[in-house]
Amino acid sequence: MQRTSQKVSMAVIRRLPKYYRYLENLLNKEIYRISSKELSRIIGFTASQIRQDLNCFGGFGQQGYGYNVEELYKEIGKILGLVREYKSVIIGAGNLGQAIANYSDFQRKGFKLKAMFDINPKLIGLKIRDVEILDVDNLEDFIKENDIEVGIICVPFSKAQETADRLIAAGIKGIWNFAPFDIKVPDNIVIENVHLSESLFTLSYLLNEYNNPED
Amino acid sequence: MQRTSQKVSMAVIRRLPKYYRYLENLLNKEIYRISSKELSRIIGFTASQIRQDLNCFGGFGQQGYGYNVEELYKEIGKILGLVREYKSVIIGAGNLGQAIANYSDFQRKGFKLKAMFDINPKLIGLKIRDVEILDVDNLEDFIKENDIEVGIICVPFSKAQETADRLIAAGIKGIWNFAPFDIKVPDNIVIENVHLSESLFTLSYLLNEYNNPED
DNA sequence: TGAACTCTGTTAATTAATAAACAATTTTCT
DNA sequence: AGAAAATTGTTTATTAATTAACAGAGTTCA
Repeated sequence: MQRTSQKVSMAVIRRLPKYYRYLENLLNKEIYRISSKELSRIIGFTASQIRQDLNCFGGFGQQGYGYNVEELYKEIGKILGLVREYKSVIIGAGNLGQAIANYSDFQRKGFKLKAMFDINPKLIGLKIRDVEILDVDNLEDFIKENDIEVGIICVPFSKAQETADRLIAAGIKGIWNFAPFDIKVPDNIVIENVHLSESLFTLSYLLNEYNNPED
Repeated sequence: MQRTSQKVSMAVIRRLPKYYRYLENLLNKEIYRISSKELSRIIGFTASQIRQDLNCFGGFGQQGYGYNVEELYKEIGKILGLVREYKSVIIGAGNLGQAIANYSDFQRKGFKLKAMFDINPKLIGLKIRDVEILDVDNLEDFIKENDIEVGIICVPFSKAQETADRLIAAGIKGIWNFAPFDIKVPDNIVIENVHLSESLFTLSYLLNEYNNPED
C-alpha cells in the first residue's frame, strides 16, 4: 500500500508519536474503533489531516467503519521502529546527563542505556541506576565492543561537536542531542535535537507578549 | 518600526532563540558586525529568511553594513522577554522533576526556582540544590503568597491536566510542561510543551527509516 | 434485503511558509 | 569626491502544508 519512495515530510513524522500516544490511551480505555472525525475531536488536528497523514504509510482504515485502534497502534509502532531495541550511551554525566539517565521512561521505549561517560574523575566509577559512569577515553572501544547504536549527548556546548564526531567515527547511527549546539552530521547519521533553552525562551516570549501586547 | 498587531507566526518565534544563541556566540568571539548572508552561512537559514524574520520586529540592520551584533542581541533579548525574571515552581519531584531542578541552566535564563511540590511523603522536606520539596497540598497558597508566575509540570500523565488546572486557578501565567499529555489551557495562559518521548520516537523513526529504506 | 448513513482515500483548493528578486541606501576604496 | 560593491527592507514568486470536497466502498438498521 505504501507509496514507495514518496518522501514523507518532517511535519507528518513529528505527528506520528502523537497519534501513537493517543491510540495507546484509547486502548487503555478499551476503545477499539475510531473514526478520523472522532480522533480529530480528541487530538485536535483536522480529520482531513489525520487521514492524509496516515495515508502516507498505508490504507489502515475502512470506509464506513473507521480505524481499528489496536491495528493502527501496532502499525504506527512498526513505522516508528518501536519493535526493536537500541543500545545507547550517555556522554556527559553532569546534571543533565544524570537527569536523563534517571528519567527511566526512555529506557521503557526501547532505548537501553548501557553506559555513561564523563571526563571528570570524581564521577568516573559512580553508578546511576545500575549504569556505570566510565572514562570518556574508553568511549570508542565501548561503542565498538557493545554495538552501541545511539549516543545521547549531554556535554557542554563547547564539547558537543567533538563528542558527536567521536561517536560517529566509532560507528554510532543516531544521536539524541541535549547540548545547546546544532551538531553537524553526515547524511547517513540521524540526529534529533532537544534544545531546552530554546523551548524556555519561547515560553518567555509568549509570556512577555501576553503581558505587554503590541508594545 | 514594528508593524503593530501584525501577528508573528510561531515558525518565526521558534527561530528567535536560535538567533539569540548564535549572536551570543558571535559576541564571545568578539565579532561585532554581521550580514544576513554571513549569518546564513553560520546558522543554516537562508539570508532572505533571516532578514524577513528580523523585520517582523523592526529594522535592526543598515543597508550596506549589515547588523550590529551587540545591538541585535540585545533587541532579541528584549523581544524574548529575557530582561526580567520569572518566579517558578516545579510540580512533581520524581526523577524528571529533580532532573529539571538540577539542570541549573534554566535558572540562569531568568526562571528562578522557588519551590518544588510532591504528593509523596518520602520526598517532602528534602532539598534539591537549596530548593525545598513541599507538600502539594500547599501549592495554591505558595503560588499566591510568593507571586509565582510559571509552573513546571513534571507529574505523570494522569495528573497533568489536574495539576495545570490548579496552577491556573492559583494565578499562574505560564506552564512549561514535561508530562506526556497535551494540557488544555484558557487563551490567556501560555503553555510550552517538551514532549521527550515524542522526540525519542522521532529519532527511532529516522533510525528505522535509514536502516530499512522503502520497505 | 435494501435504503440511508458513515467514513475512508484521494484529488482539488486554499493558506502559510520559504526563497528569490530588486530598488534604495550605505559603505568602501581609489 | 565619486564609482563600485555590499547589504538591507520589502515586494513578488515559489514551494510546502493544511483544509475542503467528494466519489466510492462498507456499515447499519428497519
